[in-house]
Amino acid sequence: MGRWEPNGRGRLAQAALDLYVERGFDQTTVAEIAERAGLTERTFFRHFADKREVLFDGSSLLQQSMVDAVAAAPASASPMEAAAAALEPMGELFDQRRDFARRRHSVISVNPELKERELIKLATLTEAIAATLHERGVAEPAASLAAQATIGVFHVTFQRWVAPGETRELGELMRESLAELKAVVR
Amino acid sequence: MGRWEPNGRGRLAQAALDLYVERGFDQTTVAEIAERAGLTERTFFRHFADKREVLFDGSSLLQQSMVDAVAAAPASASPMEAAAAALEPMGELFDQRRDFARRRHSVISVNPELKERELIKLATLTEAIAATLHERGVAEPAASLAAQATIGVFHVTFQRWVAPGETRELGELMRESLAELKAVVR
DNA sequence: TAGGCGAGGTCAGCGCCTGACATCGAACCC
DNA sequence: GGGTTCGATGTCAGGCGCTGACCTCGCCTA
Repeated sequence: MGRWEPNGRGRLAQAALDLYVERGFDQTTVAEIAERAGLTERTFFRHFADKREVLFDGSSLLQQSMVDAVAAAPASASPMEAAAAALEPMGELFDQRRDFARRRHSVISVNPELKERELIKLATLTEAIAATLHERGVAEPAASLAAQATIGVFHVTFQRWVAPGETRELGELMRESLAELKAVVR
Repeated sequence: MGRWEPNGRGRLAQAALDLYVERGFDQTTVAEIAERAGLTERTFFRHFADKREVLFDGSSLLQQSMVDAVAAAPASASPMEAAAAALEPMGELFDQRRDFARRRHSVISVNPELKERELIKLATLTEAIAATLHERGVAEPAASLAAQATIGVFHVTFQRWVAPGETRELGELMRESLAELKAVVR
């Protein structure tokens, strides 16, 4: 058999990213995305909640991987150590897709609406980690604060990782930022 | 002269909040807001960028007050101390408007789109504080991390302050959360 | 082979938001 | 006073995002 044939959802996501990169998010209509994918506008909205969501398809996978890591941290770990365990699988998850991440980032970073969506994804991540810390017996507000600090590190570090010219791997950058945070907060 | 007559902008903001509380954000159309304010839909959009923005009219004032506080921190303050100075004027700014804040919060907290907008306001705040820290000679990533931690504390604490039953003042809660953060990170 | 089911198409319509142009009253200038 | 400018608002037309309701078609399975 030949090359893999992407399904409707995959074609839509691909077409959307391509068009957003080519001519900008605002200058792209959903009808155009659907047309390039060989489908109709209505079908786009059956797969994605809105025009922005198509750029955030991987977020549930990311969340699952973070939550699993926190849950799997040794029982002896402090709340902050457990939360920070979420950062360990990040290299695994992202290092192979750096150019995809960069294309995606180039679209999001110039559009306030897309930044909003990104931020709420990060907030959801934060809540998920806080909830996992609760299950480990961590009380409030320690759980929320540790989760917040962890996702703060993730966000800042991800930005550095997609920046042009940066070649270090994500895991290394994560460990570096985390050390910085500990040094700064006192 | 009689009671103060609110201008168009003020009437629109008031009508919007009232309607959002009465029947929910999604169930309110901009045309209805305008009608209650005695104006037209077009005029609403001349005053506010979109249907959500009307709930965030005070954000530039908040940002200014935080930035000023950071800039005014003593030169001897550490980066985190300087950033955390942004939290001190919060009681001044909010304690007199707690019921307004609660009404507003009751609308935002049940609507993802509105949470998105709130989050980007917080992110803008974070950047403004980081920039102010830069002017104080703080380098990256320390400035971003300190700003992030500070706004994280602000957000978590504000949520507690508007929670039903909470009677303590904002300043007190802020100091408490900040102490927690220091204890938790490390 | 009939029926279920999942992916997709078609159509109609609401509501958000914008550009272009018109109106009107207050302030300002001569 | 009369003209002028200017800011706030109204009117109109229209694009686009998004949704509900209903239909088609191919595939799987009892």
